[in-house]
Amino acid sequence: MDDLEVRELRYFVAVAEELNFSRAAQRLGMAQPPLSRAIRGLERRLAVQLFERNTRQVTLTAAGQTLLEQAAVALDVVSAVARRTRRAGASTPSLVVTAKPGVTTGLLKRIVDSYTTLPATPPVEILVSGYRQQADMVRDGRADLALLSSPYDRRGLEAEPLTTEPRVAALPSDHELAQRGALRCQDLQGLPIPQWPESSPAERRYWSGRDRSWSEIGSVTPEPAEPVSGPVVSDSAQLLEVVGLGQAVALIPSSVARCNPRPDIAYRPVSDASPYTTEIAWPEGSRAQPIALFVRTAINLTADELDRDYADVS
Amino acid sequence: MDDLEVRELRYFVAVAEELNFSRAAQRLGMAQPPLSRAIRGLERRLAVQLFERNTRQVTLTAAGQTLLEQAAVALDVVSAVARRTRRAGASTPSLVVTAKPGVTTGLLKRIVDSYTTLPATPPVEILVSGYRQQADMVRDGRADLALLSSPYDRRGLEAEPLTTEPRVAALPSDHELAQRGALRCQDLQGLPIPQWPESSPAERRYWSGRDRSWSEIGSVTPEPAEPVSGPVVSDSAQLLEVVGLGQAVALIPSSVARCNPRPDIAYRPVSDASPYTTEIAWPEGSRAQPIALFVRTAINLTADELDRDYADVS
DNA sequence: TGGGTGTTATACCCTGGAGGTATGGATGAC
DNA sequence: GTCATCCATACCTCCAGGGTATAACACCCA
Repeated sequence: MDDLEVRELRYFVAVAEELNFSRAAQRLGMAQPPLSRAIRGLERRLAVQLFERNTRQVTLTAAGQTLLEQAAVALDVVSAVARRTRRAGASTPSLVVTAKPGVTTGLLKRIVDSYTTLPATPPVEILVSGYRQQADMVRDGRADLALLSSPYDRRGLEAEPLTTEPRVAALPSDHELAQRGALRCQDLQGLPIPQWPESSPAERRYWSGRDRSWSEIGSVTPEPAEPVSGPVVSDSAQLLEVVGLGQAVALIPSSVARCNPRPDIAYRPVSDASPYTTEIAWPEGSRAQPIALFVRTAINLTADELDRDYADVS
Repeated sequence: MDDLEVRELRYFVAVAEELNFSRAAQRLGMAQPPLSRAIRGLERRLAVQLFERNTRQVTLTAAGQTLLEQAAVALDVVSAVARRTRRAGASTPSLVVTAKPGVTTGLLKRIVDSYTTLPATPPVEILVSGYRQQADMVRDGRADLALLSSPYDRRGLEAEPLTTEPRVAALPSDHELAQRGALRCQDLQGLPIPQWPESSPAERRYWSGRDRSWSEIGSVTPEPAEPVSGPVVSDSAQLLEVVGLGQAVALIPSSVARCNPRPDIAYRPVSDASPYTTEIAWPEGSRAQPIALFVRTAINLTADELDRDYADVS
């Protein structure tokens, strides 16, 4: 019927988070009575009770809880839309591509070079971003495209895989497992794994080799066998250093191993580890021509490598 | 800064689609001058020109095109939020699960049976939906969960795989390929393939066995080697009939083949066909407890089968 | 039990802005 | 040049969103 308004959603979220109309009003920079009225109007229009309230306490109903999580999504979408539009209308519109430093930068450079030779393409701005912020930057409209490696939070994004390579175990050379030719994920269980800052459970599972068939949403109980958490690292150089010192073992993409031969580290294939995949991601629903063209360029450029690596994996 | 309002987005979309303020105003049930003013206000607030307009014609700027596609996404999200909230606040809230008739119904029944025995679960409403409407129903808030098979439009959804099974070729028994033991996708090229109504390019590639490494967004040029389009079918019974009559060949999940032995059809493995996967999907960002519990139940119930089928495939 | 306090709801007012009408002014068709 | 079309401007109206004051209610504590 008649739509919700963004203002109403903002009001609702404030009240739902504070669970207190007065404080929420303060946070919104307005008086309490109009806020109460706005919420009442929202409830009447949705024909749904959002709060259970008496004069002493406010609680969310089931419908209110639904609206709270959903409104957050909607508000994020709307503000991302605004940012994208603003960027698209800038005096010198550019295509902003974000990637982490390291593995992807070489690949990214080749894609950009190939893209900019095409006719009528906007200038490309490369935004180097830290710890897996790539997805966030595309989600909230600061970037148009991201080169990132799975697993990552796919919400609000669409993506295509670009490159796939097997992962290998990086072990201290004097580690007992370094004696063996090939390993399985299970061999690594219980060993300390380097931790990335602010990593999600899904990421920890991936980097510890326990990511086959595990769900994010379903895990109401904490999953068993949390891996031993090793030292926190923030880039691959630091990671290798930690491994070399014997403080951890790690599952790393084979290209990183190839490019970093070290006497203190042994690399061993892990037959059942899920591969390392680099993807290109863009905002959900975006079919803008410069973005589509960049994606196509990236896919064309990596198609043959992808096939070759598929062969490696299987 | 200050957010966009839903009303403004609706106004903008109307004008952008009509490219005519008067007609757009008419469509919106309002007069033209306030609409012009609203758009001006929007442009000023975004500090972006959305339309190139003289008194005779209106055209979208690049920023306007961006906003048009993005606003459509945002409006869909907002109205889906409203519907979900309304449903969550219904007098007898139920969990609405949608699936297509056929393969999934047996699986769905087992999941529902297992779910309803759990304590404090809402009643489950099963919504049988037609041609791949499952994703749409979850996207727009009419359903909480969907059992569906990839490929499908993942926008606005999160999903987990449940079951995987290899696909086999269904051939008329007297077809020359039926003489051979095993096939490859390439053997099927050029043969007529049954078409589902309103199928997307990605779906057509999947069902014709050409879905490895092809992008939706990047295909600015029509992809080569469009498969010969066969008769239009709307369910698997019809599909088998068409194959039996020699009008087409099809790539179908092995379970369908197992359950439908027919003298007029030969089933042959296709070694490089991507597998048939059934997934469970829920609205992006939803972590509501009944939904999460259902997903977990589904995953637990299919975990062993999944593992077994993984072994089959590799 | 009665006052104090924090909190929401009600009553009432006020103002800004959304929307309407009338009309101007530009542009292309003929 | 004239006419039709369509966006912009000017000006008016009115209501909804917001403010202030205060009542009503629930809980705490003496």
